Amino acid sequence: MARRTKAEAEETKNRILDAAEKLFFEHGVTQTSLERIAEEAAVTRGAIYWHFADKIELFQAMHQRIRLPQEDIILNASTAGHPDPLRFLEDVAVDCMRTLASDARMQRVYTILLMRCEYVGDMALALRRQKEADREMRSHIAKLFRMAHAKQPLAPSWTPETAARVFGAMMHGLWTDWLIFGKEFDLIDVSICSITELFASMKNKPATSESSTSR
Amino acid sequence: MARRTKAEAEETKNRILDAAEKLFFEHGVTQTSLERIAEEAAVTRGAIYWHFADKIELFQAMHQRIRLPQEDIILNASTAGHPDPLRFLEDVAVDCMRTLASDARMQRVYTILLMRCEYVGDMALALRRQKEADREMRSHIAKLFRMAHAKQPLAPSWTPETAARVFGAMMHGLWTDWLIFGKEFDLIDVSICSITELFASMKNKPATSESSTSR
DNA sequence: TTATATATACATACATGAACGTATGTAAAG
DNA sequence: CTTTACATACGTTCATGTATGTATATATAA
Repeated sequence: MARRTKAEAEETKNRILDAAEKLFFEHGVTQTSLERIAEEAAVTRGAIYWHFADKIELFQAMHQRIRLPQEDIILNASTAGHPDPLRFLEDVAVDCMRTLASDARMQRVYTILLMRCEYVGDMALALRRQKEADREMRSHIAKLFRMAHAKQPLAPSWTPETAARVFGAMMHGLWTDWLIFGKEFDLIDVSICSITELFASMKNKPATSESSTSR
Repeated sequence: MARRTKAEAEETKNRILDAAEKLFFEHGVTQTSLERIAEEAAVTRGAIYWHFADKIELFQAMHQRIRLPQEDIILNASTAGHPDPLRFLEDVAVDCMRTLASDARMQRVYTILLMRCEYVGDMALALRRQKEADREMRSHIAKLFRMAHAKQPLAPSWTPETAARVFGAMMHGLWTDWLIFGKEFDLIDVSICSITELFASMKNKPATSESSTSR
């Protein structure tokens, strides 16, 4: 066929990414041949090999198309500071869940990351990058918890680091359970409930004058 | 070679399962050929095809070798009843984490389930069975929360079903984060903290004014 | 502005090898 | 003597990577 203009080339690249996303989701990464992706995108393997070195680069590119806007918001707050960090984190967490629950592409890609690929060999690099990103996020969140702790100490059982860890685990658990179990519960409702309660338990209880602390 | 005695045959079967577990963990399920498993187990593919129909049956068998003793304990308590269901669940949850944190085989197999296989095609059946088991567990746990609720109402934001859902998500999140992030935090400590706080938030707060009977 | 050269954006063709399932062989256990 | 518990051998499929072909968009020079 004929050579395409730059804009057309970018379009076929996106078609390839769309096709990969669809087929990875349906049949898994290893079970999807580049031939089938090419077919779905109405091109040949030649086109794929032109735009991507191999299947792993294609996978990475597909992964990098998604990004939560809340990541930047958190990063910004952690560097610039925030008057009420706990309130802020609580709101952002719910925002996150709302975004995820309404973005079909994110749901597809995270389902692929969660249940449709093997993190091994070169694919392990994808996991590594994901872990690094998570780690950095958690460090920013921990910083926000430390800021909150400085203004008003957290409840005695919590340290800022543990709080960040548990917060992350809870978010991750809710999100992945929602995907794994086929969205059989209301992610927003359950998230709001658990996030609210988690943050409430982190805030120092206003001592009822002197009354005995149970236990 | 010569035919083996029944005991010897059972032993080679276990060697095959051990080899599969090791190689699935190291290289992923699809990236591990039956040839390599046979080599690792010091047999030929013939032996594998004798004991298992195909790779998926081998995978299933590997999966079924592990089982949390706490599952039976919960099932038993949900049918027989328990005087203090919340206390019971809290203790069992910590027990679960202790078991998982000390059992290398469980860690390996769950790592495979989490990061080394694609739940697609026939493999999707494995996920389906896993989901069913989880669902049943959650129904038993929800029953225990209902029992607790009947004795002493949960805090207003909680319903027994939501409690069971969040409890499961938190456990799942902690456990998988611990595996994904290479055991970089103390699973027991963090679990005890988060579980304790979660159950505390579920218990009805003693009203400050007319002080309800706190037990 | 037009003509030419070159790089681009693919399609096509080829070589390779690995993994699977099955069919068949076989020696000892039961 | 029959079945078990494997080993061996065979055929087939299919995905990958690379090499090569090609028409055109685009940059460049005149």
